Amino acid sequence: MNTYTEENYLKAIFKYSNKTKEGVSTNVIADELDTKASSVTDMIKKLSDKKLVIYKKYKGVTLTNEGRSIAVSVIRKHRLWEVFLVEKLDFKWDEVHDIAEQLEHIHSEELVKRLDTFLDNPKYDPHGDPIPDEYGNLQHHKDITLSDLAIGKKGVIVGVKEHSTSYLKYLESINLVLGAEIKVNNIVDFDHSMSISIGKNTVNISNQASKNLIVKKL
Amino acid sequence: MNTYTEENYLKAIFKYSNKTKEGVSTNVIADELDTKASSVTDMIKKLSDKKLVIYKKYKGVTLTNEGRSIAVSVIRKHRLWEVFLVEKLDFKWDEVHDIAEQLEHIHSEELVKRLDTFLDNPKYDPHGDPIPDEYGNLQHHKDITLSDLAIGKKGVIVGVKEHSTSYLKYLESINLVLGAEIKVNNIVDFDHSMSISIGKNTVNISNQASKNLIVKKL
DNA sequence: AACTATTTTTAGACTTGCCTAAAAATTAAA
DNA sequence: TTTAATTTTTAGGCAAGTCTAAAAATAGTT
Repeated sequence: MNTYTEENYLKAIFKYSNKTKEGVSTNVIADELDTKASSVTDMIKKLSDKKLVIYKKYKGVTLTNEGRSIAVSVIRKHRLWEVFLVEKLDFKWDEVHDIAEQLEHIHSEELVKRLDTFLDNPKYDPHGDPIPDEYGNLQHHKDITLSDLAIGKKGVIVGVKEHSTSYLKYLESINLVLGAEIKVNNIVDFDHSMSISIGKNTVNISNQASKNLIVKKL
Repeated sequence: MNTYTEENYLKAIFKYSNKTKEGVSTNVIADELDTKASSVTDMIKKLSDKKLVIYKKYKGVTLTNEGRSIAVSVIRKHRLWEVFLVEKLDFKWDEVHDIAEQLEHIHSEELVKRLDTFLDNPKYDPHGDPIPDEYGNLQHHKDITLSDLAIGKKGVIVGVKEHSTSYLKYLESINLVLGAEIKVNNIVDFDHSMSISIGKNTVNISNQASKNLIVKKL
């Protein structure tokens, strides 16, 4: 059984593990977890002793299969609980993160299995992030963002890459929610801001905003 | 914000706080929490500093209003989550304790409020224990147990005083579940074991079993 | 290739919650 | 009411997870 803290470290390492074999640096982890690099070094040694990560001094850290498996299971729980909070308890998509951050550490395989069933085996969480299946398989979105669409092209919003409350509230206020169909009317050369149509409405959004919206081309 | 551990101490103190003003002894708390009296003394000092308990050396400990309020809110969460697990996720009444023990420490007032609504404001948990309302009001069962019923009397099972898996499984196996109507056929003078009717069936149960069943007289 | 800047690790220390062993206070008994 | 038994507290220590400051390693620059 791993502690709350260990699970958060594994999740952070997973988040910054890219396909290339490069280890995740202690500074990156420290930044993600709001702690200090020296604390990260300590914890990594402990995780290494437990064979959850592979660690070579000054070379960063990578997850073992077991470490990855734990990280993914925590992510699975986080996302399932988010679905529960939004679908069953009527929370808004910008309100669920902190609560799910706690719920993801509840230990009970049976609970997760039953929750998944209760929620009808959802494939995506309220932000469009894919929910790993019970075997730890996790498929990623193709990474096309609204900012990649050319003038005249249409798409559907399928996810967000940034989860801050202010961003999510903003998106909701202009009806840029999951499933919304949009069309790119114009792109300003200077700052890459866009004019887009959402249903009958037209809005202008910055590049920063469009870069963080994952779309499927239509 | 209080830690997981602090909340468990408050819950334990609440459990053994009786109406009389006597403080709860450190040994009783140590026993309840599976720890040592010396550890309890340490924690009690900390809770006392935080004004959650009143502590006089060698005289035991009592909850302040605030300490009681936190204890009751943890109990409220525990019991609401038990209802969720049984009613929504189809867990058996003997399977929910350990999971609720974790869920009770999730911090979010809004979550509790919405969970309560989602569950239709239940008044009792799956073991018949009353659920405190959101203001911390908690009414106890009148403490009549099956062992108090005389020969020929009828009653309804409304709760259990012992939550062990083996006891709960046993009760279920003989259909002694919440809401079951029973009648006392006979009581053996020697060991106070009882013959009782449940629907069309007749079973014999020990005094130890009947002492832990809370009934309402019919 | 040598110096500088940056990153990472080590060393030592703090807090929380726990322990054991011993001392002190309380309670019970003769 | 003095002694004996029990309960409770104190003292000192340990592991987890964190910190700061300093040392070591790596990376970048000229």
